[in-house]
Amino acid sequence: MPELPEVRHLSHQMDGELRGRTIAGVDVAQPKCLNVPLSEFERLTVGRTVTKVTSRGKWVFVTLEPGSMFLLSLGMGGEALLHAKGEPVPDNRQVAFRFGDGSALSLHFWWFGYAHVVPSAELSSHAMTSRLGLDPLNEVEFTWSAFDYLLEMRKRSAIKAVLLDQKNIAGIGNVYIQDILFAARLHPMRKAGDVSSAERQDLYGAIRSQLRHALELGGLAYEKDLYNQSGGFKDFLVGYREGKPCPVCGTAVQKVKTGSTASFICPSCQT
Amino acid sequence: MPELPEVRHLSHQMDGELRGRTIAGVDVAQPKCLNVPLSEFERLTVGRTVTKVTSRGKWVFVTLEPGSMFLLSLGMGGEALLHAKGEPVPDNRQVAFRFGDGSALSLHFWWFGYAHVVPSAELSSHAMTSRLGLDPLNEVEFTWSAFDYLLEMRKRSAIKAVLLDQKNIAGIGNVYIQDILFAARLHPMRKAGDVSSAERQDLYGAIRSQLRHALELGGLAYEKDLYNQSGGFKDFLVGYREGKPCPVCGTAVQKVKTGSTASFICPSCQT
DNA sequence: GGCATCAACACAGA
DNA sequence: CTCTGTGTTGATGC
Repeated sequence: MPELPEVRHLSHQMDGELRGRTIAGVDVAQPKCLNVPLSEFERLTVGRTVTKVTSRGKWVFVTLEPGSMFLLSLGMGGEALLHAKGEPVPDNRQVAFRFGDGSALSLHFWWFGYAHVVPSAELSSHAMTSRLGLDPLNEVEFTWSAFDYLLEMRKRSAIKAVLLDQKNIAGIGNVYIQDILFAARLHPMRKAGDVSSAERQDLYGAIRSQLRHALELGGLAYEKDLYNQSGGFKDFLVGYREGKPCPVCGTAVQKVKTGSTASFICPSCQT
Repeated sequence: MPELPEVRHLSHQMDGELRGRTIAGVDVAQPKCLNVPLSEFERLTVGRTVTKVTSRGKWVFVTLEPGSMFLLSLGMGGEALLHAKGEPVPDNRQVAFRFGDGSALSLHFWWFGYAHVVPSAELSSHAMTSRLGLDPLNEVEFTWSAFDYLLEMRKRSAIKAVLLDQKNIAGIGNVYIQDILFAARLHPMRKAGDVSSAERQDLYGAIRSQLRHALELGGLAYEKDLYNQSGGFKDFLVGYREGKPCPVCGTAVQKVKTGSTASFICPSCQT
């Protein structure tokens, strides 16, 4: 459930379901996921009521009144599931919230995730969320000129590294970036400063349309939402299609190491 | 006058000449060389007497009693000249000290140098000298085991980078390192961790013998000492001998870019 | 040929 | 498919 479309889809569902529910108790099987000792975590959550759920980048922000904010990152894969009253909470959930009405929200991290809580007044000093960059689906902040400026600021970096850095744009991960770069015909290692203005505009459009499209489909087909339903996005153009033909020119898609991440590219279209 | 042999030769001469001389005034043509405002520089130097001159790495340490330390780095080339009473101080000297007996010490920096002064009590907080590494000609601190440990600590770095880092060993620059690496038959880019124990021992011996030999000759032939005399070291094996035959095998010496510095190597001997 | 500072990158750990 | 330190390297300016 990692990138912006899945996270935002989840936060929308959580906002619709959880508003008004009060946390009656928490169960924590993996305290390493927390940012504070368990006793402090309980003190800041139990007895408080969800009033709003939003998201930025790969983080879910759950407002708990009075005075707390619960911050959730599902890391490289993981789920947040809603359980109706009477339904059992599955085993091996790192964290679970029990609500006063008998329902529950359980969290499962495949490899690593974060379940943090901070007093509302200290939200701005939560390092992992306070420096998140632009929201690519917010047209007011993610403007063309802001994007163009960003690429100038980081002109010596590989374009892929710029787009994946959450301090620049929040929410793009190593999945959606594959087709975004393909759509803009850009090799992941191109220096940001070498990307022409026309290419930047293609890239700007590709980021927005790719993420918006995936969000409309409810995210990736291999991720589950709040109701354990799969998303509808599965038709990658080059992402994770090693050896398959490029949809534009037919050349076999290559999987290449680019810095510390893997990239799937059409070697003839992306330069 | 950059590396350990020249700097130590100079500091020995300064120690012999300047002990007992009192600073009557300073002339500063280039305040950027100073670490403090000129008025503060004068306050900490004028009226004080030289009691000792030593060196570590590429820095000269002049003890000024009472209570100050003058720190001199000649950077990428530069001179410190002693002028007897009545002799004129040359033009374009960035800094000059006038002594009470009429003599003077003038400093010239070819590109950049530092003329710093600190109260003795604050010497340990002078960043540029406080973290200098081992003195390669001091047998008590630059032991074989200390050297071997150093290479293990930085095993992922290129051997040249390790030796040039003044925090590890203080005093080797891009001139003397050329023949040191040649003598140990090491390519500059070899990872420190890949250097065998036998090679490390060769390298350890090469560092000490190269620097000691150059010191005995009074430093490089193209540098000048306190009396404007040239040093006697000029017979490089491979350093700055691009295209000339390797003294061991006859292969033409190559000049290659190694990271951000230039290296002169025998491509057949150094691997 | 020096040194400090900053940005980018690689790697390990959680 | 995550993110954060740490350490290393490279570019820049004085």
